[in-house]
Amino acid sequence: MSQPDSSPAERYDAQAIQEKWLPIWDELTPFRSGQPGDDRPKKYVLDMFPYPSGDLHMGHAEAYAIGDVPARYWVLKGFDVLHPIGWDAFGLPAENAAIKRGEDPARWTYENIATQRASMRRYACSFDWDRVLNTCDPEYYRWNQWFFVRMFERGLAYRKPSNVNWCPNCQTVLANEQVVGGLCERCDTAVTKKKLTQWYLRITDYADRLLDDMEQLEGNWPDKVLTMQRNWIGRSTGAEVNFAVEGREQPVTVYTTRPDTLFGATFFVVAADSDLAAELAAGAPALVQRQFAEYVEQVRATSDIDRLSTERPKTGVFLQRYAINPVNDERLPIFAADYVLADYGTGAIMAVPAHDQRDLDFARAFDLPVRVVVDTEADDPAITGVATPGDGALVNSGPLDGMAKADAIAHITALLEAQGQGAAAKNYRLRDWLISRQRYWGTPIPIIHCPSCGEVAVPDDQLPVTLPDSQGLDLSPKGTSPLGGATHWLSVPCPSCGSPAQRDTDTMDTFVDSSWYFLRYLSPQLDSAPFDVQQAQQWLPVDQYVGGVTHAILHLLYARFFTKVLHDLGLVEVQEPFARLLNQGMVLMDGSAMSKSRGNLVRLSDELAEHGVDAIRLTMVFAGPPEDDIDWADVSPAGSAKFLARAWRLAGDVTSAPGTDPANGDLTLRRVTHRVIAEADAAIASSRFNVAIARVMELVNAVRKAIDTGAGPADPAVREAVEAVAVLLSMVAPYTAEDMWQRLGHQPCVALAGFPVVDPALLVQESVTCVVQVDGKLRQRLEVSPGISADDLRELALADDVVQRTLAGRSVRTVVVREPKLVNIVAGD
RNA sequence: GCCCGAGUGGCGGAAUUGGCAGACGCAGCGGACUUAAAAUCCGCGGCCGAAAGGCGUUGCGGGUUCGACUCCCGCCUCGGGUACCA
Repeated sequence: MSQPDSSPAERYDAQAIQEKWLPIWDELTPFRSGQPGDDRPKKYVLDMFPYPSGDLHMGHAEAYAIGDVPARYWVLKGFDVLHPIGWDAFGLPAENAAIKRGEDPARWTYENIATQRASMRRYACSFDWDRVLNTCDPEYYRWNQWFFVRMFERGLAYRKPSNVNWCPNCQTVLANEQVVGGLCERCDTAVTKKKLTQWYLRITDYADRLLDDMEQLEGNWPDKVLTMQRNWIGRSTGAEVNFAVEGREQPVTVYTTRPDTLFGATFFVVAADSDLAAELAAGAPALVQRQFAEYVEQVRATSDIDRLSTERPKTGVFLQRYAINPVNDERLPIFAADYVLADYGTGAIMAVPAHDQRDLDFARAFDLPVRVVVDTEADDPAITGVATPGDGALVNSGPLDGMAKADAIAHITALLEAQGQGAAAKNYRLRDWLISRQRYWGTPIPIIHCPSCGEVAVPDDQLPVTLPDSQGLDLSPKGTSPLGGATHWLSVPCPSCGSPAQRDTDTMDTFVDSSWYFLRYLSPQLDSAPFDVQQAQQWLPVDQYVGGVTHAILHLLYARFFTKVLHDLGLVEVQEPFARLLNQGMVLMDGSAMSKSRGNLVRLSDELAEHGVDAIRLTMVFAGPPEDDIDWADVSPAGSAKFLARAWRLAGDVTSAPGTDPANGDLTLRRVTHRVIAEADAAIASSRFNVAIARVMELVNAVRKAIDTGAGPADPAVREAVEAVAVLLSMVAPYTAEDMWQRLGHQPCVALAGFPVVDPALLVQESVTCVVQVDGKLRQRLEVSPGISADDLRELALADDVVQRTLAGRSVRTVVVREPKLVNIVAGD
């Protein structure tokens, strides 16, 4: 209506505002944290750091827009907020890209970092730019090596030969966690097995703590992530049982979670690819030896993907050897089969086909007996082909007969223990963390191999072991580390005896880098230690961690493990690094993940150029709950820009002076303002950022109305409301908010203006709408005083015309009164 | 197969402890302003009805309750995780 003349200068110009404020903020550095003398209480808000593969993309834009809300929120609430950023800069993609372009991986990486860094600054998150780190800097990875040596000294880092996951494309080994559905996590190539001697970190020593400490995270981490970690660690309890084997001196131990079914064992299986299988086969007749050799060959040739296929028929070879069941001295035929895994438990099992589906499938394939020992009241598995794993009374089980599962387990375990034939035992799915990589662009493993001293750690004062220049090295994947070609770098005297020795040529898994980066941020320049222990005490744990759910197992499990190791080393007090975790969703386009090959790629730089930084950030945060995916086809950055312009214009309409006391302002508007502040506050505190924005939009609508058709632009309540809009908006749209703040007559920075304080008196409504239901159906609304008594409200409702008409003479059976908001009248006949 | 999670208008989504379903926004429609358009501002938005009013409604079927998007039981659909872990 009464729009003021909009001269060109009065038009909202997102790009101009960005250019105007960025240099000013660079100068004012409002987000420096941990300055000496700063006695604000501390908060640590952490975003997962980016991998520098090209420029920032839509996914980054979402993640960092979301992470910035709690960071800026706590600043407004008066906290000294540590909100750092850095680059996860080592790794295969950088190296592969470098090989493709014939470039130095270091140069390629640092150029990408420079690009991302510039984009990140324009994106205007509240980062403390004094704390930036790159994991590929020697000043950083030196401490990876330092930690490795500490673990090596304690036996937590060790080398062992094993059948490892091998990616034929990346030409390197992979940790279990990096094999996804039989495919390489990075390049989707089918993973094969290879026998290699590799470095491991003994994460299995921490399995119980990693599992049990999750209790502390309950409610503060997404349930989904906790469940995934629990499943991954996969603790099970049961017993180990020793079986004598005919013609073998030592008994063979099996692990079972069902020792109660011991009397139901009818055969025995060893993993085909285990040493034990080879040994047992060697003692078998020649024909069996040939069959076995053929079978193992066939198993080896089966790819992991084929092994994963469901309903694969059971295969195996009878070794013509026998194990003796310790509880009843029965002779059990021993088979080699691939459904038993060499590296879980002991690689050998007792097979109880009646009560285990896999054993039953095998028994039916090989025509082996099935003996029921638990009466579950289900049909006979031998006939149905369906094993009965449930509970029930034990039968055919000698001393266990009549007992239920739990009793029988306790009983038989004690019995075996007494006879020295077994013991209670736990097992884990989790394996030790394989960290060797046969690639160039990573942290060199700080070990020197000496012919006489063996594995010798590089002394601390010789760290870091820096990467040799990539010039002249063959970086192409060939199955052994490129570092082996750096002859000058390779040969060193043994630190222990001085004789000629060689460096280890492998580099570390890059997940080592990200396992402790949140600690390095605390003192990124420190060169006498990985981090300042005092600082760690002040800042840890991270109050809010924000990142994608893709890291639910890998990164988060490793970082938790590192934290516990550092705790044991006396370096950190906490046992858990991340107190709260928020998993933001992904940005999709037309229902699927964006990719070049799909042709549905939306370029962040295009979106920013068209709509401005603030509009993109607002769109990301307003689209829905932060953990949900955003389909870019469903949202409207243009709508966001429109809203920002509308909010921005309000600032130009305010005619009262800065500092005007709002006390005498329009009461209706003031009530809206204070309700919005309170509700936005609560919404942000519970990570419902989209709701907080909806409230601010309500306030903007209310102020617009007040200016145009109500209190008018000079009313103090209008200023109060628009200032609240500016401050609240600064959490998602910092440029617009800062410009509004200036137009309102204030000095920068709005980010430090403080969270608007709610006047509780203004939250109390002078009247509330009471809904009156008859038989649960809404029939009338009454305006009543908030303090109305139950009796008064009942009378008022019953006396109402509409209510009486609806009752139409029927009797009133009950009246439920929830003063002051609801009355429900239940009618009789 | 097993383990989680989710189903609300044309769309994204909202709804303290069970208490006005659909906040806020997008798209749409109508109006004001304008010579006109853009921009802006206002309004509408499940169905029937001119209106008053009435009826319906949170994936489906049951249950608990004065009252259920919310709690319980049984299904259906979709999404995610996992994959012979003895």
